[in-house]
Amino acid sequence: MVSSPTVRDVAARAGVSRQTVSNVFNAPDRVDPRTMAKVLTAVEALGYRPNRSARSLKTRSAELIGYCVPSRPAGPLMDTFLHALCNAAEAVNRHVLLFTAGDGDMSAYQNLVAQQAVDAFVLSDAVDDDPRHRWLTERKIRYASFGRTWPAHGEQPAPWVDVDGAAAIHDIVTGLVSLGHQRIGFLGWWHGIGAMQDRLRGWRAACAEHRLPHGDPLVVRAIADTMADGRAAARRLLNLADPPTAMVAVSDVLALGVCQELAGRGLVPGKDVAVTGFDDTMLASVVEPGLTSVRQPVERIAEALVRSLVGGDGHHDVRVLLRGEIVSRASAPIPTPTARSVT
Amino acid sequence: MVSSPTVRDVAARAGVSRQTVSNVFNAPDRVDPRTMAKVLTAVEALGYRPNRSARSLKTRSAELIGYCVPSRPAGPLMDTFLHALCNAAEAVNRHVLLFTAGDGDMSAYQNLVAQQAVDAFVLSDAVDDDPRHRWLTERKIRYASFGRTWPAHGEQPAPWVDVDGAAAIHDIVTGLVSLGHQRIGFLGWWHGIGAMQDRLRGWRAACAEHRLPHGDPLVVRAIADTMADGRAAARRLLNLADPPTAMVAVSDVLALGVCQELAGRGLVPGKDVAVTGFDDTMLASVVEPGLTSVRQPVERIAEALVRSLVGGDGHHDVRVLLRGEIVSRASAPIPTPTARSVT
DNA sequence: CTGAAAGCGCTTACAG
DNA sequence: CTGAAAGCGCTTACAG
Repeated sequence: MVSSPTVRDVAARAGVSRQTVSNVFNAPDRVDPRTMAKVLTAVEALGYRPNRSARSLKTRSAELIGYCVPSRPAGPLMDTFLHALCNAAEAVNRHVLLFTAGDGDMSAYQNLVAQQAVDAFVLSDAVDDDPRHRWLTERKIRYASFGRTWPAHGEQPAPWVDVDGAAAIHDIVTGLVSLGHQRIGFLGWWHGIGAMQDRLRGWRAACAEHRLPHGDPLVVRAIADTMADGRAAARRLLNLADPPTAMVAVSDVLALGVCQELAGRGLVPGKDVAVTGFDDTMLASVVEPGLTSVRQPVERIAEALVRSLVGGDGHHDVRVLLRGEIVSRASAPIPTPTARSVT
Repeated sequence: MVSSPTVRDVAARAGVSRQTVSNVFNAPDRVDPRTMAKVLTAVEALGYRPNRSARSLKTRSAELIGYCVPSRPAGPLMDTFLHALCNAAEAVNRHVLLFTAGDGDMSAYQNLVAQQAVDAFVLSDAVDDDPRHRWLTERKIRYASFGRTWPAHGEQPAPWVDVDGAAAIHDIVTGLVSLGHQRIGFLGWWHGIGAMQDRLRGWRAACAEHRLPHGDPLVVRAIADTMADGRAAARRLLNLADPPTAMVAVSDVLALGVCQELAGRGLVPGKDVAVTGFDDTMLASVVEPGLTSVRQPVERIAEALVRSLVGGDGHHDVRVLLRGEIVSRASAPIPTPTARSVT
């Protein structure tokens, strides 16, 4: 790695001032096309790119977005989300700076801000009443969250981008109804995290709309997000006097537990009992029969997040609710909107 | 976000020169303890941290390590690897800069280097004769690779850190032998990527050592890394005149396919036929019975990678081969080294 | 051990 | 449209 060329070198080679070289990059409209061409030639020949540190120092902008990589189990779509986030950032000439933080410890955020190492943060895996949101909001630090935080009371701090879980589950139920199901169970978690409540609301609303039963017996809850707990929950549903013919689970793992319990009883998912999951993780596609699930539009989420961060001003209370996409597989061959309109 | 304090502010408040403030951070041994205390008090009071851009500009070091997030399916351990990488980087006061790149397109790397936005790169998911390694080596750009690239001919470009797949599979086979197995099959992939060959070598060597059969009929290959292909491969093995009683798969997904085929035949993994996977992905722990697999020591890998990058000099041809850890579950209850020594 | 000074490479009003 | 000049905040030989 030999020392890189600087504006000075480019200017000398192109026979212009350093200011002009800078203009080529930062105010191209202000420079004569012929001069532009000369400079660009020199830039190419030298492989010149403005030094980031110098640029950042002057413009007071790191052009970096901080993202704290979750330590725990890590949402299954983290890798695809990260990829999308990078892409979105690069589209507006930013990059993503990764860091770690102890649970509830904001000192890493604080340091990054004090060092001016990042311009803003992207959050994910929001929990109810998320302390990170409060902390950042109080200090007027720029951020955007993938996922709402559901506060015990008061307003949801913005900006956030989220998937409409209620709508997605509503669509799932409607799809199941179109397949002839009249009794649909719901498998949730015990811990009342907002996203779960949201999905449960969707199930209730849709069942009510279709005049299907949606009372307590049809709602079962798992303690942990494991196959074993999903299986136990499914067992309770199947042991009802009048068991449901379809089960909507709040996660793919839970749904897989359901499939397991069905297999144990000699029942086939998608034939005897319909099953759906959520998040369209690898699990959903790798298993047989494939699991119908809800895919989060990660690319659009990432774009919306980044957009809310780079718009020089204003948009500090963006609230974007995107629709999840139903990925229909054999466990519940729901007609997709496209397929439906074709038919 | 009000304007942050600078060395100037700290110096004024502590009643010292700016040089001294800088020394507190960069050459603490050179400053009188009493002065130190004064400065530190001012630093705390102001929440001062040296501006990264200014520091980088001066020291000519971005203190950032670039990592290109893979676009394709993404190794299942990417999220845990990223977390470990961040941790390791932060331990030596670095951060990870994430970016994307089109397949085989090195322009993103080139730009980052030209901008001096990163000091080095970490690579992962090395393929045979990896063009990235060649590209970086030719330009003398600092990097370290998680995973060897297996060149068609010539030396393996260093530095790399990898898990000894041959040894891990060797251990697995030995464990299976200790469980009484005398006929052990191997499920690989068709595409001869180096890591697979490596594991196959381990199987061959171990079988030979234990005087077990290790001829071609016991080796079957999947076209893709899917459950369906794993299942098909298992079928071929089970249909042999003298079928194996244990099957060593080169991935968890393939192993799960084996389990499926067994279930289809009314056989129970771990009871009737032993099954092992590789990588200890979520699949291995979520399934029932749990899948015995090989866990890569991600933390140690990340540490070794980062260490090879920050050592101011020298270590440009680090080659670190770490041992994978066998995670024993019901599909093949292999005694672990610890358990063995306890017994 | 401390201080005054130079300079890293860039951008940006400000004159011409 | 172009050029000379200042300055972003830091670090680092260099004197004292």
